[in-house]
Amino acid sequence: MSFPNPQIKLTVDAIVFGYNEGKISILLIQRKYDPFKGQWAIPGGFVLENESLEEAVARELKEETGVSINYLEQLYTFGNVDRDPRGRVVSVAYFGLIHPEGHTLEATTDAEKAQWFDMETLPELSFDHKQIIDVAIERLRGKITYEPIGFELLETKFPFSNLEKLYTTLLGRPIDRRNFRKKINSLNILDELDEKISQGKGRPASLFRFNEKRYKQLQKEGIIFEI
Amino acid sequence: MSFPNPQIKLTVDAIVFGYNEGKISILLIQRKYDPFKGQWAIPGGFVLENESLEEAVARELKEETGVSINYLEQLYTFGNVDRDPRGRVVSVAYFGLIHPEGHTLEATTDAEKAQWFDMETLPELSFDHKQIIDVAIERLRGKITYEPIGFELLETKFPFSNLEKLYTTLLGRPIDRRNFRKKINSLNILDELDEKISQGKGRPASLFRFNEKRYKQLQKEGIIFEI
DNA sequence: TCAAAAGTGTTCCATTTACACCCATGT
DNA sequence: ACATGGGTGTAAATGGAACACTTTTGA
Repeated sequence: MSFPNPQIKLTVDAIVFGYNEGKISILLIQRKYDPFKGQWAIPGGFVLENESLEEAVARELKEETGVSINYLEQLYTFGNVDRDPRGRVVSVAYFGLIHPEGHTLEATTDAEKAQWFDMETLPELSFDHKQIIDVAIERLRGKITYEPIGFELLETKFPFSNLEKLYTTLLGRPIDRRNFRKKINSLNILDELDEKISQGKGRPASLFRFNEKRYKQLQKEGIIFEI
Repeated sequence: MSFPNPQIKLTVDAIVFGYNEGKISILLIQRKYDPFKGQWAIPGGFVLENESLEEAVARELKEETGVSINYLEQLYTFGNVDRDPRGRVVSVAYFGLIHPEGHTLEATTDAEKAQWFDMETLPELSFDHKQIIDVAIERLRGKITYEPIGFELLETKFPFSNLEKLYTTLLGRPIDRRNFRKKINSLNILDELDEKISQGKGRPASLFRFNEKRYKQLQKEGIIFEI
């Protein structure tokens, strides 16, 4: 068989989740060019010949939104024949988690604008991006129950109640405060700081910091988190 | 941005696991053409412009080994810049499970030959196929603990002990016969037949059949298997 | 009659769940 | 002083793990 040259193009897309005040949001860009000019889409673009998929997706995300993420996890590859009106385009989707306050969105040359959207009220999306996001949400929901990824969505210092609220939001159900605390404490992945924060009324809360070293050690030992 | 034409090619690869007499095996082909002519490789090939990824992988598998599988699950997409000496080739890997007795391997035009290899003693492999297989094995091991996929690896009728042996093999550790039986029975996914089979010496064993309808129902209800 | 594989229940332990009151602060 | 959110322990129930003997056949 000879080396073929089918007109199949390869893109990467980055589904980036953020969390703020009890809401999960997704980072979208407004398309500057046709097709779907002016519509919202997942940041992403064509893979260059001399870069890996991971490099491509980080580059595109940075170019289109100004956001840098060191770790994006591969989600799924979408390859339906007619998913792009320009021709045959296969897209490798990645997903990542950040806390939006730590990242400023930048107007860029590649996209009209970049903006966070509440997961519950997304605008109409280009291509098959709605489907891609659905897959990403499913994965996020699945993941949070066996990996304490929630921390990537919070600021570096946070009161325990923020973690709890994040989990109730992601799981879509209430969780028992005492049991949740017991479980998290038993993992020793939180360091309690000597700082307190007062959130409006009520007793001030201790601040915690995620102990990444301890977390990586647990991962190595194959210890499984379960909510 | 214009529609680019980078010289990136797209392939699909099929990692197919089989199980026979206490051994997990993987289906490989011997390459007929350069690069890696004469070496063993995972079946796969270039995606055509008018077929989906799933169609492509099923077609390539059929062409190169004679094996038809209706369900192949997407595993991971491998896109390192230098994974193929011919140039930039990105591969979407899929994996599937069959019972080898139900499928005859066919000599084909695309491959020198197709053959099952014991998972423990694989030959030297082309490209980054060793890495791909490692990822597939990891996924298989993970999957078996929360989904009763084992059934796809067995014949349609089988004694309970075969299922048990399969699990001990995949998990790499002994499991308690009574507890295992209790768990499987509690799921009601096995139908006991009015047939018995005598395997050499010893008391003959009842034959079971996997109740696919019941299994799909459980999946829908979100019930999680756990070994 | 012996060797080999199939089949079967109970007890113990660990983990998870359910559940309610006091504490510290702002208004 | 009251409203608001933070913080804590114990008891019951559930599910998982450990464990050994009887049954049926072939040799």
